[in-house]
Amino acid sequence: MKYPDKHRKIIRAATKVFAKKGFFNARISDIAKEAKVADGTIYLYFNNKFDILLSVFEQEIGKLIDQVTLLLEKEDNPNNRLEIFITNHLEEMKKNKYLAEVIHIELRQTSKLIREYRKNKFSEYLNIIATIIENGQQEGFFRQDVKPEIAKKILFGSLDEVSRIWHLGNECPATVEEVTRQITAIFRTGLLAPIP
Amino acid sequence: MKYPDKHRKIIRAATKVFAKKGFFNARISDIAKEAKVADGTIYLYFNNKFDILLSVFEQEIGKLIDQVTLLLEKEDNPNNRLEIFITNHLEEMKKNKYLAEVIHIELRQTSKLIREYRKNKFSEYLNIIATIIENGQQEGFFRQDVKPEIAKKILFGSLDEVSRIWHLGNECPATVEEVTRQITAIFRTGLLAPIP
Amino acid sequence: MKYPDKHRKIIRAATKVFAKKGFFNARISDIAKEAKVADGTIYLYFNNKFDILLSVFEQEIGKLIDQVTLLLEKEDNPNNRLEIFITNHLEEMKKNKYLAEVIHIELRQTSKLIREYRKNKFSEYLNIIATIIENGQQEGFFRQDVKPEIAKKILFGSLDEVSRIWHLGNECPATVEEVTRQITAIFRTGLLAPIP
Amino acid sequence: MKYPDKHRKIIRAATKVFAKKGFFNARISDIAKEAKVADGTIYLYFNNKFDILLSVFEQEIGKLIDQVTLLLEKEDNPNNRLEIFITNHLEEMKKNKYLAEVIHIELRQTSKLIREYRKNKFSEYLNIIATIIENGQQEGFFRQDVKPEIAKKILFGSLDEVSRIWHLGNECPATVEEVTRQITAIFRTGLLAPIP
DNA sequence: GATGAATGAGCGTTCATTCAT
DNA sequence: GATGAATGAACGCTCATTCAT
Repeated sequence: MKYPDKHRKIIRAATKVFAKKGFFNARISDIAKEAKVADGTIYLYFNNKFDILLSVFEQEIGKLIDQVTLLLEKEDNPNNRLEIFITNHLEEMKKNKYLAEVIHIELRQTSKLIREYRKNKFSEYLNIIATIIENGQQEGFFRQDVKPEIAKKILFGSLDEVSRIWHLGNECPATVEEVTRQITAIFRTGLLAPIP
Repeated sequence: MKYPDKHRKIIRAATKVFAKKGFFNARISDIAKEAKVADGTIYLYFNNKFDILLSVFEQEIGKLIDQVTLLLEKEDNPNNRLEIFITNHLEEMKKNKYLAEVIHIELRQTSKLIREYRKNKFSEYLNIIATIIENGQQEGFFRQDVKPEIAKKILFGSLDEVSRIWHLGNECPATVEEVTRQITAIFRTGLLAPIP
Repeated sequence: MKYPDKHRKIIRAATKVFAKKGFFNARISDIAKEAKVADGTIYLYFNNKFDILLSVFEQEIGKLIDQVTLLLEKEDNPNNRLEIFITNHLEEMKKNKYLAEVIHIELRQTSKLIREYRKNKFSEYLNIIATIIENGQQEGFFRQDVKPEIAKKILFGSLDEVSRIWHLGNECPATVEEVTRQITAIFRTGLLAPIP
Repeated sequence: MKYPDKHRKIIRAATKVFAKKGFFNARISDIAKEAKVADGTIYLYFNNKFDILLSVFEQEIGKLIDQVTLLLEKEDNPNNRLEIFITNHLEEMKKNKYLAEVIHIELRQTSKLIREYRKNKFSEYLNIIATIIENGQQEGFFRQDVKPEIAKKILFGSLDEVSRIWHLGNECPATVEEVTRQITAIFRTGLLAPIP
């Protein structure tokens, strides 16, 4: 792997192609063309097609982790931290159409394979949510009866499902702020109407 | 198409095979073998492979709809109705391993195709959530600032992600009750600790 | 084969379908539908698909033989007999679009199989030409150096190729008379201009 | 498509296989094996099976055109030109068994498709005959009442039918010279016995 | 005899992967 | 390292034929 530059180019191309066509419908030659590289070159940098998918995730989720970690460093309040996570995720999904699609579709498609990998980037990303909640509980902000291990999935599932809004074309053109507000509201104070 | 029985057999087999292998890795011959039917027979009942997938969904989601609709008929309180929906979904997912997998994986995998179908069973299923929330709002149980169209996705996303728990083998063996409690709690009253 | 009526119906349907689609592109179910008969019924009257084709030929060529034989009975002059053969063939081809197509396309398509059958109807048909020529030679009308065995093919080839004119749609709309005149002229007196 | 050599190899193999089995009975894998090439390789040079057939024609008929054109250049006399065309066609058919079969069988088999192509090589080949006749008429050698457009078909039909002689195995072993003499005689001076 | 649902062998085509240049 | 032509296993789908009713 002499040229990390080429590795990056392929990852970028693959992200785009996977997003557009889905993993199974994407052809290696599509990725090669997009990356302006020969088909065979891809195999100098990746073992096989699935390996590319894996790398795309690690890479892209890695970026998400770095980004949100940076943002969270400056904030102590668990409530705010939760909102930061939510906002950042949704903003990134809206901004990076390709990444969003890849997470939406591919994460599920090959979930059995990907998710069974212990200690992968995706788990790491989810664990940021768990940590926020744990801290919030320790500091007395969040209810003690919520299990961070379950709650992290509940929140991620919501975010992932909801971020489709921007990629199915004809749906309601909700803003990131609007969706963030909704999801933050529900997770923070729930659906119940305030007692008057 | 004289024998609806055979149609059912194929659907059932397909559900199982899709769940086990995913849509793209599933072979028509796998489904045929599972259904104890010749490959060609499948094409007497379905137009093509994708048509099978579509039918599996319509069928299985249809069952979910019928079931939860029946349960909801007896209950008026929006709070309880929400809990019923959540419990039923999770229970079914835990019970019907194949259905759960098919929804998890396949719904996403081919989401672009499936979800763009207007007025499909899946939308119908989601709209049950929206209706519960709307009614709850009208009756003053739920906050007015929540948008049912967004909230239905938030909830479904949570349910779907969380119901993986039972199908990835090595995860924590949470009970349906436990998970229902968590998700109901969060959606009903949010994460915030009660003011003492 | 209790009902020769059904046998005929199938032959007729097959002629039509083979003409429209060609032997290999024709499906048994097409023929069955055209004959208003169940697929399986066809196998009560024919051994297999190829057997149907064979029967169509024998039948249709048989009709041609009977017809032209009848016409030739009334005429002794070899010149006129030749013209009768030519005219009759071309007229039939123009009239019976399906038969023409079947002879054009199918005779060739499966020629190896069909033509190797000794003593078949097709040979019989060609031999009518040979006989006309032989008689003409015996009676001193036709040149002695022409070999009837070769000449019969030369004439049939001409007739067959030329009768496409009416079935390719956009070609010159020559009349049967015109084409008969041309072909008769060439075969009778050749291309050479008369010495002035 | 770096290697035109491979393109040629496949064409040659296809000619052979089509000749032996007919278009519909020929398998891509047969052609591949004959060409000593992988199945998939064929699709690097051709779009599909039918495209191979088309290419075989264009190629082979093209060769015929070039060859006979060259021969005709040296000759002005329409009578001789006609004989040259006839002889050349028959000689080539006798020499190139595969080409002959492909023209015999395949040209007809898929005639609807192939012949509807305007301005194809086959038309070009037929038009050489028409031109010979037209010139002959202008120079006063050939009768004026013959229509070149029809006559070209009459002659080609004869040639094509007659050239079967060498490929059905058990027929009379006529020489090219013999057949050429017969066909030339008939077309030049007709069947009529010379007036004594 | 008639039916048509069922069968399953068979084929055109695709595409991840390899390897000679 | 880079290339891209070549490979060939794999699969969705068709359709002639069979056979239980």
